[in-house]
Amino acid sequence: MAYSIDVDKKWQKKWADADLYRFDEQNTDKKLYCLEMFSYPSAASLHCGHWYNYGVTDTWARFKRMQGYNVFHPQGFDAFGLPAENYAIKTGTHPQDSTNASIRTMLEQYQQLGGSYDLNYFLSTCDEDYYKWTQWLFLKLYEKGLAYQKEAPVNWCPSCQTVLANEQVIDGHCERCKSEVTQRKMKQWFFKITDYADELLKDIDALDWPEKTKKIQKNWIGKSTGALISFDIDNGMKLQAFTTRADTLYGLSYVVIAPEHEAVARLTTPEQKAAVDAYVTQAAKVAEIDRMSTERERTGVFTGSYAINPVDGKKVPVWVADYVIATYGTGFVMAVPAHDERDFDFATKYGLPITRVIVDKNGKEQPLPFCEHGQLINSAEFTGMTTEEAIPAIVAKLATEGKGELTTMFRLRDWLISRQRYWGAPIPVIHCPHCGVVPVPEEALPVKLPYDVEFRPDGESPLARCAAFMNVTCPKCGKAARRDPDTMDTFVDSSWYFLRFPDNKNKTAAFDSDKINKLLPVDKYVGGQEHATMHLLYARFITKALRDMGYLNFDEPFKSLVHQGMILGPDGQKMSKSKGNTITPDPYIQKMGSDVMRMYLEFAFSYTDGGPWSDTGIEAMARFVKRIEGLFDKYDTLSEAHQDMGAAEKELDFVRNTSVKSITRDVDLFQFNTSIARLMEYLNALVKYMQGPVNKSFLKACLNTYIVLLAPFAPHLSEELWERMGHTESVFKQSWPVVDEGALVRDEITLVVQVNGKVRGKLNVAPETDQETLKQMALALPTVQAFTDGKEIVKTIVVPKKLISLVVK
RNA sequence: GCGGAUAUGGCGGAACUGGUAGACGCAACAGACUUAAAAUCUGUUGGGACUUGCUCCCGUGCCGGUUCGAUUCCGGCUUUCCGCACCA
Repeated sequence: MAYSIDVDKKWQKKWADADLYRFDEQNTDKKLYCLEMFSYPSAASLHCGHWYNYGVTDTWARFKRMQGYNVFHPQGFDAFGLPAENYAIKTGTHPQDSTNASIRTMLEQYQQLGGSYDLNYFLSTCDEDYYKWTQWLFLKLYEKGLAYQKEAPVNWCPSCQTVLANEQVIDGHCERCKSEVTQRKMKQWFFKITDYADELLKDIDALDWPEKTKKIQKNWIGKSTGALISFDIDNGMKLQAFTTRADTLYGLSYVVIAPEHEAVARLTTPEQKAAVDAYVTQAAKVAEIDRMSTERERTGVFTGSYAINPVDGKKVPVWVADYVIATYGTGFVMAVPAHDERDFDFATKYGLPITRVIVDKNGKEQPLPFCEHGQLINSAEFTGMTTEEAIPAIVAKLATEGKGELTTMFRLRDWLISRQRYWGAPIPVIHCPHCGVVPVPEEALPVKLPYDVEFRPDGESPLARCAAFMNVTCPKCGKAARRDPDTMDTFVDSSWYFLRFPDNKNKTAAFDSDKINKLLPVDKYVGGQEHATMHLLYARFITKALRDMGYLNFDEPFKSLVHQGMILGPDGQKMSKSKGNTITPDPYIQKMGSDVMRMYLEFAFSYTDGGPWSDTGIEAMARFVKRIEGLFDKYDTLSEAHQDMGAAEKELDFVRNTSVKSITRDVDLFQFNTSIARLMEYLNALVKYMQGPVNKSFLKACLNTYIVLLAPFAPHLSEELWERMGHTESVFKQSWPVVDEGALVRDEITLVVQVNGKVRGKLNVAPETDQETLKQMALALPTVQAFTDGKEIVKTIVVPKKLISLVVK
């Protein structure tokens, strides 16, 4: 029957009945773990982004399967999270009910997409079977000292009524709802991702990931090398400062401490107390409004104390200023106005001394502030050294007195995982008034999320108001205690799901190590770039932590990563309901079938770029499908004219084999647009051939190749055509065609003739023609002669099978 | 401000290691079929010039360089997008 959604349905049923995509667990020699970032359950129908991610990646998976790989291609849902909870608050539908309903409809829709998934490996992070093991993961991290609680200033989203991890704050705004994030001091759970900062950074280079993503992650980790320098304070205190420019220490003019720093009060002299207190209070307010702007004027207050410069014993004032970040380095910095822009501004404003200690590489004094590297002046025995020499030298001198050491600092902060929300995995910890923090024993997992809860958020976790959940007996002392009312960040759920997929039914462990070590790492991971510093970083951390606990034998979860681009609205803008430029795939599927949708998305864009939706584009794809079917209609009407392999047959065979060759290469590289272009060319060649007298058995073989090549791109249509050609087994049981190199050798090739690098003519010659003959033939061309006449040929360059280039003078 | 990416016809996009720029498709135009239209099929289609020729000149953001030859390599700018943003 002619291709339509009915053909889709017919084959989807046959595939399901035959269990065609069943993964063979036994055979892991040629395994290939192909994974799309799992999706969030939503009541709305699949959008273009889903199709672009899941449909297109499925083509790659099918291609690999036909190449003989045992492809593991599971599917699941990242089912905990705020949207379901917000929906519940709005409508009164319980998150669990709405989530389960959404999962059911989405699974049906994924069916429409015709994906080659093995649903025996399905998982959903909100199932007890799953979050039991998320809690187990927490306990393991806790045991290892990688989960800890601390009271710290944290990012608070007033609209979501919960804290956020650093990674979830974009330009001072909530990553999800865009509300402005404020600071609060709260006691929260953190995962110690910073313990892995060095390894997370070091291992990036070896990954087959987009360079840009690697760069983003490197910057996020933000390693900088420098020194810790100890300062004695005139009141007997000691404070350490981190600096990357120890070479400028002789230019020290003051030191600065962040207003939030716990040492501020002790540094403040009685005379300065009023001013400092006022400033600290003021700074706390500013921090809540906007401390992000680099344009803000710098402010600060003198504490009354003095610090001793450890290299020369000079006394410098200690200031408190909010341009120092409390959470980076030590929250205490040395200020060298001559060689740092910020310090320069500050010193200028408050009349602090500015002493030049660095000149440029040629010994010239550059205008201040001069922040580049150069050589030292006015620096005692270090004068004359270059910056690079002076840093270790000065630190070494300080080290003899125990006042300096080389060190590295990271921008990366620990991962804050507590959330004051309902719809997530409860943190498996009990707070006992006698024993303190007591982890829930492993055998008592899961800590079930209670169903009947008033989940309207008010700054405290909804679970805190659920007495049945909160009140427990301490596992240690047996006395009354309370559970932790918070749930875990949903990124914890997604930081290990790829480990659960292959062993999703395991009742006794999160996963079986042997099994996982065989199937992982994920060979191809496909998803959006927006996760560069969140999910992708967290998953790498958890993998490394589990490895160190002996559960895994590999270092990285995702060997190769691809980001799909974004499909924009027809106006070239990001699709959004408010702009009214949203395209819903569903009507197109109903009208044209899923293969048309899939191929349109594959053909119209370069996969990693994406681009604007075009109705005429998808219609063109529907036309292409009709042309394919027309070809087979015509084939049925043709009769055998001859059985020779003449010029026409050779030409068609050439196109057939170049198609095989380039499609094989391009699909592997996720270049679906050029792959489909080759399919179109091959179709054009077939149409042309069928206009003449045909060798029908040869033609039949060519058509069979065509269907096999088409199969990953248009799975339903191909099955239909394959059946039509008289085959009884699925086309996906066919192996991917191999290039017949012999068919690529042509009797005659076209060579380009250039004179001084410009094309002046062409030659049709036998491939083995020798260079001297080529040169003579080239010189004989009238168009070439016009440029060579009366000139001397100084050089002849021959690129085999491509061109001959004559250089004349 | 720092870092990264990007720039090719009217449009989406091709071009393997430096070797015929514009594959493939869309749109447009012309023709065939039709009473007509739609659909379909065939052809043309980067710009310019004239002597209309398998002709010449120009052309891959801009300026310069290396090379017989540059979309591709190098130096300097510009554009747009992205990441970071007082990280000492």
